[in-house]
Amino acid sequence: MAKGKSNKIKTAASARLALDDIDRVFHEKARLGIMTTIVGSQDGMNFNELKELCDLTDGNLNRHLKVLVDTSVLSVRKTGQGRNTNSHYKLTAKGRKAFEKYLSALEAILNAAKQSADGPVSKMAKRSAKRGDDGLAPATS
Amino acid sequence: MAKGKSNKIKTAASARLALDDIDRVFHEKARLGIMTTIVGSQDGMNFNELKELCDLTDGNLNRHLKVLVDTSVLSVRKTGQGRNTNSHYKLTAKGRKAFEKYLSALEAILNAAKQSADGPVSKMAKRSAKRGDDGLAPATS
DNA sequence: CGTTTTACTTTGTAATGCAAAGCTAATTTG
DNA sequence: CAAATTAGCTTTGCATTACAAAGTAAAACG
Repeated sequence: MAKGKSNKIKTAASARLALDDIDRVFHEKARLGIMTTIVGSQDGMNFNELKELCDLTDGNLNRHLKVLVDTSVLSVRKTGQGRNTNSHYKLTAKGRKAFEKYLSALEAILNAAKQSADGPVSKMAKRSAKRGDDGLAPATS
Repeated sequence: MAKGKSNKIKTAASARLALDDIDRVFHEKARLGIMTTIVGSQDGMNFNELKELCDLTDGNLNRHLKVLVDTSVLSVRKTGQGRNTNSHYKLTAKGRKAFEKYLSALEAILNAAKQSADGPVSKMAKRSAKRGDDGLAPATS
């Protein structure tokens, strides 16, 4: 009891859904946009690229990037000074891993929700045979 | 031009991602859990069922349900008094529709993120020809 | 030399999440 | 039958967060 990082007690909710793995660091509109943008560039991106691609104001982007850097999801390298400052952000290995875990959790919830949403009795003609995509199948159309 | 509900200006972010359709009402851990739970029951659920299934405290659940009721996502019918109070929550048609839209947006983002996450060069086999983005390269030490 | 531009940072405010404490009325207990 | 307890929510207060307006710094321009 002295060193575990968190006692994973299975609750009703976490048993049914993957909510425990929904990391708040990622589960925020702006940061989800930042992550989805930056996850595809292995060389990272600088402040202005992100600002335009994510359509965020300077202050807002700065704050979200700070959260991501403070949680070691992104690393930053600043060069130049004043007007020539260039802040270059890059996904860390840890960050990539954590984000992938988040995406998996999201996918699991999405599948659960979609299945419930049109699965039960909502229309008629219940699908007689369900596909075996209950837990972690990659959906993808 | 005088009555549109919102001028949908396509931004860089909304063009690439479906972030505009990520409704904050749903994009919250607890409420996502509530919605995923209740969307499958066409007869609705009462306070205590939700409380147990979603593993939320009374106050917390109450607040989130209020948000969902105030935005007409859920309807509520209260019966009994005092200790016999029973609050029964049910998804509205509007709520179901909105939630499905949210799920679609989520799915789109998820697919975009997954594709970027393991699509590019994540492991090895770097693409030998870099794109011409040098003009902004991070100066390298 | 001073105004503008670029590239961020800091600050102030409003919104949100959370759980502890509170409220109300039906039961149970002495 | 009065007091204590229980059940089912609501309200309150605090801490965190999101957001954008304003601020800072240095280079470029006129």
